[in-house]
Amino acid sequence: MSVVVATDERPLASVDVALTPQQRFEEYLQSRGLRQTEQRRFLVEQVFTRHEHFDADALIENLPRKGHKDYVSQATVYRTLKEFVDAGLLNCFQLDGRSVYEHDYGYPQHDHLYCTHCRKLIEFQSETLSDLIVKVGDENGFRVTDHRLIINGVCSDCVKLRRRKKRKQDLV
Amino acid sequence: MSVVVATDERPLASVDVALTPQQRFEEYLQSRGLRQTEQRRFLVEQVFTRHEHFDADALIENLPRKGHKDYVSQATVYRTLKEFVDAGLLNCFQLDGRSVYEHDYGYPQHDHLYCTHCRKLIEFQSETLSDLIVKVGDENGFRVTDHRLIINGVCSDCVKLRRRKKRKQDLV
DNA sequence: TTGTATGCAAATAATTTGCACCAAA
DNA sequence: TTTGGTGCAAATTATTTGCATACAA
Repeated sequence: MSVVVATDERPLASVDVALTPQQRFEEYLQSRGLRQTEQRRFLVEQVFTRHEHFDADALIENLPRKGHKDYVSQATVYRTLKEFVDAGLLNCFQLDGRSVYEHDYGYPQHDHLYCTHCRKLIEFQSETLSDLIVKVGDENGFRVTDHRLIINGVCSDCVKLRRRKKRKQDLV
Repeated sequence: MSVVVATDERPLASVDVALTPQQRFEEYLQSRGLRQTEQRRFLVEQVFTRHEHFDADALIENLPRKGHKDYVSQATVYRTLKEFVDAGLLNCFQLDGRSVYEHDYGYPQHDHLYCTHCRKLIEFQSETLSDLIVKVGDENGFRVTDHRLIINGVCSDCVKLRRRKKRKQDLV
């Protein structure tokens, strides 16, 4: 079994795609008779120049403020994020109650390990696992479209820190 | 590979436990120096006489209204649900943005299939899958505590309905 | 008696919506 | 010109919190 891991700083290898996210989104908009606007173009650009996991709030924080060039209202950000998900550009899942987004277009299928200690989110790929998940669905008459798996635990860094702390405690 | 399935109406076989949920909760409260109250006793009873998945809202709907016997305020319901989770009586996960609860104490580990069409939540057990999940965590230096897996798709009933609809469409 | 638990109402947080105005096509 | 898009502010939804009072131990 081969497992590939990645963090926000060191993402998985991307998947080859014919179109840029910008072009892909234009195509999506056209196919639905929606319009290309300054805001939409700008947001695609913003969202695809970084690679971190983010939520609406964090995105808004990093955008120009009211009164400045390229300002986009909060309402539009929320509306647009939904369209990115519809368009297959972004993936959305819930973590600690908030909606977290990540690149989907041009990015390989993967799942997450979540360190409940340092809140780090680590991506991994395991074909064995994805295959098994589809198989379980099949066996129950499900036409599986996708799945959401988060493995909770304590990452190796935090395990080490905890051990050190524990040792100190034991000495007292 | 063996997979056991269940719905809210037909739950998985329960696991043998020495104490009733009520007793188990009393033990938890004592161990933490917390108090046994009418409200807590009543809520344990309410939550463990039914077997469905539920959210805070649905629970409150089924509880006595203000002014009636055994009324419990919304705030107390929320506070108590958290304690049930802490005490290991209930499990909590996010579905469509809401917190969904299910029995944990006396109930076997399992995962969920979610029909995005009729919103039915189906439980299944697969040891192969759980083992693989822990293994993936291990291989990444994670001390796995638990995981959250929801397989999305369309259940067999809904697949049939869709086929029928599609056939009708095709005739037009 | 002492501090925890509860009810109430107000506060939050995240997200959504109504509406008047703006702008792609 | 027509219809979808945007900004603004108010509304919603789910949940949490402050505080005075009630009650378990």
